Amino acid sequence: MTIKKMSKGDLTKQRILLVAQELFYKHGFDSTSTASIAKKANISEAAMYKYFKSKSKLLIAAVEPTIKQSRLAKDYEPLSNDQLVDLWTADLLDNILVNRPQFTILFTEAVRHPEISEQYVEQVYQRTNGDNELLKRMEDGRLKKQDVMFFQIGIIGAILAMIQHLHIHQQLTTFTEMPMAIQLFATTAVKGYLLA
Amino acid sequence: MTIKKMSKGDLTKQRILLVAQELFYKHGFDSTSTASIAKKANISEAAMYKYFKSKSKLLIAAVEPTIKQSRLAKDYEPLSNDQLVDLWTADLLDNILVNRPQFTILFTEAVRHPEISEQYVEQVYQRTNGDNELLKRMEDGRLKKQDVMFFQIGIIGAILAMIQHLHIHQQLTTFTEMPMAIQLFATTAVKGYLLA
DNA sequence: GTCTATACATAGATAGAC
DNA sequence: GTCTATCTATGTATAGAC
Repeated sequence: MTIKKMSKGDLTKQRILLVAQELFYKHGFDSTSTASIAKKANISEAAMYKYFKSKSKLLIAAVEPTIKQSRLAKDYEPLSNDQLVDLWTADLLDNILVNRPQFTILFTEAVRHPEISEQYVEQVYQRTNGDNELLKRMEDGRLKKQDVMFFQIGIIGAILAMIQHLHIHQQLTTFTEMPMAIQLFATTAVKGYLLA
Repeated sequence: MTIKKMSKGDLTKQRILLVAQELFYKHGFDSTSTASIAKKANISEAAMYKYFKSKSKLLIAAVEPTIKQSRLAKDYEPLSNDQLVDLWTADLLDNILVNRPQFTILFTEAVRHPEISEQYVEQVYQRTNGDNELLKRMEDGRLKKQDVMFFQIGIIGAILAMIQHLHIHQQLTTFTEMPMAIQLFATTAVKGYLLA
């Protein structure tokens, strides 16, 4: 894995992007002014517009997923249904955790800003190996047929809502692991839906 | 049930409120201008401000739930666990369906507009008879103990996300019944969490 | 109760110098 | 690559007449 050396411009661009993502995530797209982004990124608005031609382009860039493919190598085939579902859930939770800002922005802005609904679809319908193994087993009858992708939307929505709830009630600002209660919700709900 | 005759002013106020709720629901609070509300309600902005002192007051009024207590009379005690959970789910879905605009606004704006987080809490933590019966059975061991209220947040979040998804993909604008797929999600997820 | 006109602030975006 | 200064539109909210 080689990391390309970044030019000064690249670094600045990335800095702007991270700030924008954070503010869109925290305050929403419409309530975030380009001025506030520029200020927090220590750059003038004019300079910022050299990097991103419009606020909308900034939004599009901010929902680009942080890819995490460490799970891609796994072999799901030999697993039992139960194990598969467990692992699938863990993967999903992991994915949500890593891309939480992006998911949150996508889910709250996609209806109002069609520019990103394409990203929304991509992000949601992108199939992992776990998804494929689930679908295969539904085909051959080892698992009952369900709409996995639609279901995933529900789970993601549930998790984002619960995270937000924790923020409102407990002044939580960040966490790097999924709270237990959320994991419990996800695993039991998933099992109820996919198994039994 | 007597319906009080409304004065002209009351009617106007209600008209403004309904328009505001619709626009907040569709476009979000921040993207909805007071001008657009006034225009759609066929009134001048100045007149509108006689009814609601600020845009924020309008938001607070717009998330007030449409109460639906037809279910309150029911007796949950004689039901089996299975029946209780089924009915509880049906009640919840019903509640979400009736108060969908309010829930949507609450869930998307509560973090950013603390004025309404009180409403959010009230709406979410208000216990129904079904909730109480569930909690009672968890106390006496007939059901396993779970965090019902937190779970409810998850379910509501899931349902709102799925509805939104249908809007994005199918140009849906309104519906008066929950789509089957959503009902299936809710019932199986709930059973997975509360039973078994 | 309703209007027109307007105040005042801030938004997104650009011009042009360094 | 970065800045200051500025344009233009729009936002929330109010004054005051009818």
